[in-house]
Amino acid sequence: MDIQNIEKKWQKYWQKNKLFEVNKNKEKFYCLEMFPYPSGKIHMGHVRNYTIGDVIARYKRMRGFDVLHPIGWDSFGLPAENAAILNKVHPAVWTYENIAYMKKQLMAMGFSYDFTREVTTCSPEYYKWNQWFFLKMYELGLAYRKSSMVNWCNDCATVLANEQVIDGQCWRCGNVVVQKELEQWFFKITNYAEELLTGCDTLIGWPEHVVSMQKNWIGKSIGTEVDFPIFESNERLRIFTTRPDTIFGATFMCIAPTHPLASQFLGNNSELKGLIDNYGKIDDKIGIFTEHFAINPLSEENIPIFVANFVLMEYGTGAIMSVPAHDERDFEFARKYGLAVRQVIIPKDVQVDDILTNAYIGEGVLVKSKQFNNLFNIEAIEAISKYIEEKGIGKRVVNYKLRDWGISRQRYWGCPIPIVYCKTCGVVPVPENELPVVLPEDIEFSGGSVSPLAQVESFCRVKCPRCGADGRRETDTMDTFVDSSWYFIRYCSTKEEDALDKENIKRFMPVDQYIGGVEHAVLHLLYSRFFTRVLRDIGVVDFDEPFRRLLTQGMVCKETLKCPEHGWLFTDEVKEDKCIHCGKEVLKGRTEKMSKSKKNVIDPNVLINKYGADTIRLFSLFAAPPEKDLEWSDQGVEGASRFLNRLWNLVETNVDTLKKTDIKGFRGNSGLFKKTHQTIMKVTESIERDYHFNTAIAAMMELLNEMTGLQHDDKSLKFAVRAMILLLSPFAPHIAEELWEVSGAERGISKQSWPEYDKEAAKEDEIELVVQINGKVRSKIMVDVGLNDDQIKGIALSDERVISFIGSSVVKKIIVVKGKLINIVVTN
RNA sequence: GCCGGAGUGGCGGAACUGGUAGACGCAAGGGACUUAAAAUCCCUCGGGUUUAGGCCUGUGCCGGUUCGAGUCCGGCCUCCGGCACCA
Repeated sequence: MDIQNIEKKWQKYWQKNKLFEVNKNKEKFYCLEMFPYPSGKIHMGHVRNYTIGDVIARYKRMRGFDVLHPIGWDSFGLPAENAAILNKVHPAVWTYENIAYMKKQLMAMGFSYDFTREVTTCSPEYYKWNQWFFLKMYELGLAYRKSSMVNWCNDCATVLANEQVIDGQCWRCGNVVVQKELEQWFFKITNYAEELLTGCDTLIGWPEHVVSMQKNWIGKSIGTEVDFPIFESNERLRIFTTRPDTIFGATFMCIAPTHPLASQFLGNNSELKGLIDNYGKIDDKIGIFTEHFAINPLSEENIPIFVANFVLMEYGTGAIMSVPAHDERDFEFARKYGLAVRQVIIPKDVQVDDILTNAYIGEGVLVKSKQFNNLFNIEAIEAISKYIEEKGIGKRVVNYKLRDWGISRQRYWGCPIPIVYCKTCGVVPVPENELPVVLPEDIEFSGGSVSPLAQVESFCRVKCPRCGADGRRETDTMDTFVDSSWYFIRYCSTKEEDALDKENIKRFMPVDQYIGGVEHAVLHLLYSRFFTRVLRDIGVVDFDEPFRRLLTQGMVCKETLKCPEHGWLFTDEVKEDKCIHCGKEVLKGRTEKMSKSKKNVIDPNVLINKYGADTIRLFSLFAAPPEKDLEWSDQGVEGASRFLNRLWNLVETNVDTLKKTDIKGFRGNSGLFKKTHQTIMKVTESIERDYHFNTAIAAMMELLNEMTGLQHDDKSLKFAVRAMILLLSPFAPHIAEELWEVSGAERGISKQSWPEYDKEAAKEDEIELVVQINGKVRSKIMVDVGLNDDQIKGIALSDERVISFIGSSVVKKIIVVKGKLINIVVTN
C-alpha cells in the first residue's frame, strides 16, 4: 500500500468537499485544542494534543453533532523578535512563513480542522479587538496604570506577570528575574478574585488538580486587620492576621523592608538598604530592630518593632504581629534574635509549657488572654475579631494572593496599547473608530534594551484625540496572554462575520471540550476565565465559564542518551550502544520530556514520511491514556504500523467477498458477530467514559485478532470489517477512508454514522463460571447464562473438582455473583 | 513544609460501582515459510514448585474491614507535579 499517496488523496478529498465546516442544523459540539505558537515546525507535543482533539472531533461528528473544530496561531511574542535580531528577518515575515509551514504539517497529519476560521493573533483584524476590550476595560476602571515594582527579565528585556515567574526565573528563557520600578498597565483581575474562586466549584469537567491549582493561586484567606498604636507617637501600625486568637501571644512586630515606617524609623540606614536590595533573594530570616515599640491594643504591652525580610509588602498590610509560640516563621525569628515566646493556646488536657521546641499551630484553649481565657481558639477568632471591631481598632477582611495582571511589555511584536499621552489632557484613550492602532512595519532591531517601538517617531508622534495638541503614543505592547484570552470566541464567527457576533457566540460557546497542556493550569486558563467574565459584564457574552470540560494531556517523553565525550546524542548518533563519533559506550539516561537541548526529540516529519500520519496518530493514542505522560518507543510505533497493515491485508485478501456480500438487515449469531458488537460497545464506552483511547484501540486489536484467527462466514466477516473500519476512522482516518472505498462502500467515511451496538447481540450464550472455595479459584465451568442462583449452586456443587476440594468440610455459606462467579465458604 | 497525583510482569499499560490480576501492545525465547535475510504466520512468556492434573505465592510496605481487596479504611515508604516565607 502506498501510504503517502493514500493520505494525500483523502486530505484533498476532505478539503474539496468542505467536510469539516459547521453546518448549523444539528446540535453543536465545540472541540478546541490550545492553539500553537508558530515557532517553526510542529513537535510531538502538538501531534499528541491535536490527535486527541481530532479523534474527539471526528467521533462527535459521527455521533451527529455539528462540530466546531478550529485552529489558529498564537502569533505574537518574543521568539519572532529574537529571530529578527539574529537573522535580520522581519518578525512578520518570520511568523507568516512559520505559519505556512506548520499549517502544511497539520494538514499532513489529517486533522479535521475548519481552516476557514483560522485565527492569527498578530493580524490587525484580530488584535483590533484586544484594543477594543482594553478601551472597554479602561472605561470600567478595569484597566489602570500604576508605578510599581515589577518582575523584569534582562534577557527578554521585558516585564513578566507574577504567573510568568517560575522559581524566580523567567518562564520562557529561565533567566533570573529582577525587581524594577516601572509605570505599567494593569488589568484588575482582583475585582473578580472571589468570583473566580467560587466559579472553581462549577468546573466539574476539569481535572481536580487544575482546579486546586487555580484555587491555590487565587489564595483566599480570611483574617483581621488590627491597629497597633506606636509608643510615644500618634501613628498606628496596621497589621493583618488570620490568627487574632493568638494576639495575646504577640511579643514583637515585623514590617516589610519597603514599608513606609521602615525608612521613617531607620532613614538611610545601610543595613536597611541591604535588606531592600536582597529582598526576596535570601531564605534566611534577617531583622533590624527599629528602636521603636508598638502597644498591643489588647494586652496593652509594649512590644518591639522589627524590619524583617520575610514580610511581604504586597500582601495584607505589609506588617504583621509576631506570635512566635504559634507561628513557625515567627518562632524561628524569635529564636534567632532572642525574643520572648509566650504560649497562649494549649491543646486540651495539657499543662502550660512556655519552653516550646516548636511553634504550636494546632487547636486548643486560650490562656493568658484576659477575658478570653478558656475559650476554644476557633471561637476566640470570632470573639476577638468582634471585640476589635467594636473597639474600632480594626476589622475583619479577606485577602487574596492573586495580584492584578500587569500587561505592559516593552517589546515590539505585540498588540499596541491604544493610549495617547498628552501634556494637557494626560492619559487619553484612542477613540474606538480609530482602531486598530497598527504596528508600524518599518523598524530597526538593535537588540538593545530600549523598546523598539519607542524609536519609531512616525508611530509615537500623534495628535491628542481630545485637544489636538502634540501627544505621544504608548509604546508598550500587551502581554500575549491577552491574545489567547478570547481567541476561542473569535472562532465562533467566520472571518467575514463580526468578530463578536452574539448569535454565533451563543450558538457555539462555551467550549465543550478543551484540550491542552497542564503548563497553562494557572496562566492562560485563569486569564481566559477572567476575560470571559469581563466580556459578560460588557454584554458580549452571557455565560461565566468558557470551558466546560478540560483535558490536560501528559507530556511526550523519551529516553535520553549521553556520550561521555560528546554529551547528549540523538538516537541516530548511536549504533549498538556506542557513540558514532568516538565509539565510546553511550549512557542511557532517564526518560524525560522531549526537548531539543537533551536531543531526545523525534521529528514528526520523519515519522510521517516513514510510516504515514495514521500510524503516528494511532501510536500516540495507544501508548498511554491521554492525561498521562507518554513514553515514546520506536518499536511501539512499529507495532501500531503492523496493526494497520494486518487490517489492510485482511481487506485486500477478502476484497471480492466483501464486495459481493450483501449484509442488508443481517443479524448473525456467529462468534464473530457477537465479538463485533462487543467491540463496538467497548470502543464506544472507552471513548465516552474518559477518552481512554488506548483501551478503545486494544479492543479493535482484539477484534482483528479474532477476524484473522479463524474462518468466518462471509456475512459475519463483512459485518465485522465494516464496523472495524468505522470504529477506526476517527483514529486512523486516511486508511479508514481508503479501506471503506476499497471494500465496496460509497466514498466518504467521514460522513458515516458511528456504528450502533446491540446489547442483546453482544451477550454471550455461555459464561465461564468461576468457582471459588473460601475465596480461591478452584474450578471454572462453562454454563448457560440466565441460570438462577440455585441452578448455579447445583452445578457448582456437583462439579468433581469442587467436590474433592470440599471433602469432608462443612459448607457454611454460598455467595453467587450473577454471570460471574460463585464462592463457597466452608469450614472443617 | 503545604496541596494534588501515582506506585501492578523485562517494558508501555488493562482490570467499570470490591468478584478469575496481568486485556492489548512491545521486548524476549522457540517454531514454520525461505538458499538466506527481511516481512509474515504459529506457540511460550509474573515468580516458585511438581512427573503431570495441580499447588503455593504475587498489584510499594505494615495492619484492618469483608465470603472475597489492585480496588475500601488506618498507619508508613518512595516517586512525580504544583505552591512555597501569603502571616
